Amino acid sequence: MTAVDTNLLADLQMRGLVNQMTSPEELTQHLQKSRVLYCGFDPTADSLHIGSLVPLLVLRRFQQAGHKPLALVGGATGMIGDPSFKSQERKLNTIDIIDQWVDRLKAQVSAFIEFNDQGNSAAVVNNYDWTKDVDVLTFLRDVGKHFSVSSMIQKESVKQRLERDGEGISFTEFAYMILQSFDFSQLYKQYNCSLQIGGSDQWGNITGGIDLTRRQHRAQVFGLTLPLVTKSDGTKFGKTESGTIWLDEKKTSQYAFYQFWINTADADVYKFLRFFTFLNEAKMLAIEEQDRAAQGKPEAQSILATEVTRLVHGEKGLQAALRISEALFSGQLEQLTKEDLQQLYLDGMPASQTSKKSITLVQVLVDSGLAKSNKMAREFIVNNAVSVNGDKVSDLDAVLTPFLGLQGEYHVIKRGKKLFHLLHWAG
RNA sequence: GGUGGGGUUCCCGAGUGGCCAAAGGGAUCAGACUGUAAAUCUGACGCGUAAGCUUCGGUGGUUCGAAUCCACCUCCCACCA
Repeated sequence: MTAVDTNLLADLQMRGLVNQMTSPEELTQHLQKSRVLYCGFDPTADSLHIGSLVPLLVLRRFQQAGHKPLALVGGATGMIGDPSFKSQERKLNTIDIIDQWVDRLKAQVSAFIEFNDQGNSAAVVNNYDWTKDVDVLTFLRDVGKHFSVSSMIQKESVKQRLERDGEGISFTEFAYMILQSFDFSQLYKQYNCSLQIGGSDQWGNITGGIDLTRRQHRAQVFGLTLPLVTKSDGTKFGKTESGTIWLDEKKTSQYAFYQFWINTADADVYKFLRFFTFLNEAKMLAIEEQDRAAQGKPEAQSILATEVTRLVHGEKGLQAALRISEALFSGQLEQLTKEDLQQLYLDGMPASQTSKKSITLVQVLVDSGLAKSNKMAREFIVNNAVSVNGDKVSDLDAVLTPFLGLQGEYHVIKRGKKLFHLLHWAG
C-alpha cells in the first residue's frame, strides 16, 4: 500500500487552494488512507488552457500524497455544455469535433499525473463510455428520479441565469448537472472513487453527485472545490492581448507561456507561487522576504515562470523559453551569433521568412502580426514604438534589406516593450 | 401557435431620417515614468498616406439621403396557449 501523506489537506489550505469542502472533519479522516479521487475536464476546445492548471496540479498533489487520481474527460458532458455561472446558452459542437478534442485532452491531462504499477497509478476515463448506452427512459427513471427540480433551480450556478433578463436556459444545459452527478455515482461504483475536486463553479454539480451517490449506493462521498484564480486588478486570469494562454505549445509557445508568468503582477505573484508550484512553504516565504528586502526587482516572477514552464513544458521547453527571453530582453542583440539566431527560430520565437530582397518596415509589421493594419503600423512607428535590431526607427518609409540584418540574414523587430518578431531572409 | 420586447463597431451600452464611422464606460494598444511591475498622465482604438471607402442580424424596398422608416427572413428573450 502506498504511504499516505496525511498533511495534504493542511498543505492545500496553506496554499489557499481550498475553497469549499463537504464535511471537513470526516474528509480529513477519510484522507488518512489512500483514496480514489477525480476531476473532470470538458472538451470545450482543442486544448486545455491555464485555467485548468490548478485542478490538474491538485490532482498531482493528491497523487504525490498517495492517492489515486482519475482524470475524467467529458466526452459526454462536453456534448451538452455546462451552464454553471455561464451567462449565455452555448452553441453545441459537432460530435466529430468533440471526439478530436477528447483525444487531445486525454494526452494533455496524462502529462500531469503518473501512470505506474503502484496502487495509486492514475487513470484517464471518459464519461462517454458509461453514458452513451443509457437510454432516455432508464436515465429518467433511475437517475432523474433522484433529482428535485426545485432544488436544482436553487443552485447558485444556474440561479442568476434563470433570473437574468434577456437570457434563458435550455433543458439540455439544465440537465448537465444530472449527467455530471451520474459520473460521480458511476466512478464510485467502478473505482470506489470517493472524492471529486473541481473549480469553485463546480460546487453545485459536485454536491449533486454526492447526493446521487448516496441515494443510489448509500455511500458517503466527498467534494472539494478550488478557488477561482483571480488577479488583483480585477481582469480575467489567463488572457493576454494575444488571447488565451493554452497548455498546448502549438497554440501558445513555450516562450509565450514563460512570458505570461514573468508578467505576473507583484500583487499576485506570491499567491500564484502557492497555486502553481510545488515549492514548500518555507521556500516561498523566503522568496517573499528576500524580495521585500531587495526593494528592487523581485525574483518571484522569474521563479514562478521557471517552475510552471518546467511543469508544463518540461526542462527542454523551459530552456528554449529562457534562451529567447534572455536574448531579447538583455538588449545585446548584436552579440547573437548565427547559431543563436537559428536556435531562437527553432525554439519557437515568433518568426517569419521572406525571399524578397527588400521590404518596407510598415509591411513587415503588418505581415508579422505586430500591427493589425498599415495604419496601426504607421502609428506605432510615429509613436516611437518600433525598433529594429535594437535601434528605434521613426522613419515611416524605412526599408529593410538583408545586408542591414544581423549576420546578414535576420532582423529582430520589436514593437512596444514586449513583442518581438524574427524576420529571416531566406533568399 | 399567439402577443410583446430585442439583435449597434472586442464587451456593455447610447443613438428613432441628414450635424453618425456612430455618445459614454470597460477592455486593449502605444508613449512618458519604471522592474518586461503597479499607479498616474498623454495619445490611439473600422479600412485607407489621402480623396474616400465599407459598417449598426440578413435580404429587398421607400427616400436626394437610413443604424434609424417599410416588407420579408433569421436568431434571442418574456408572457400567454
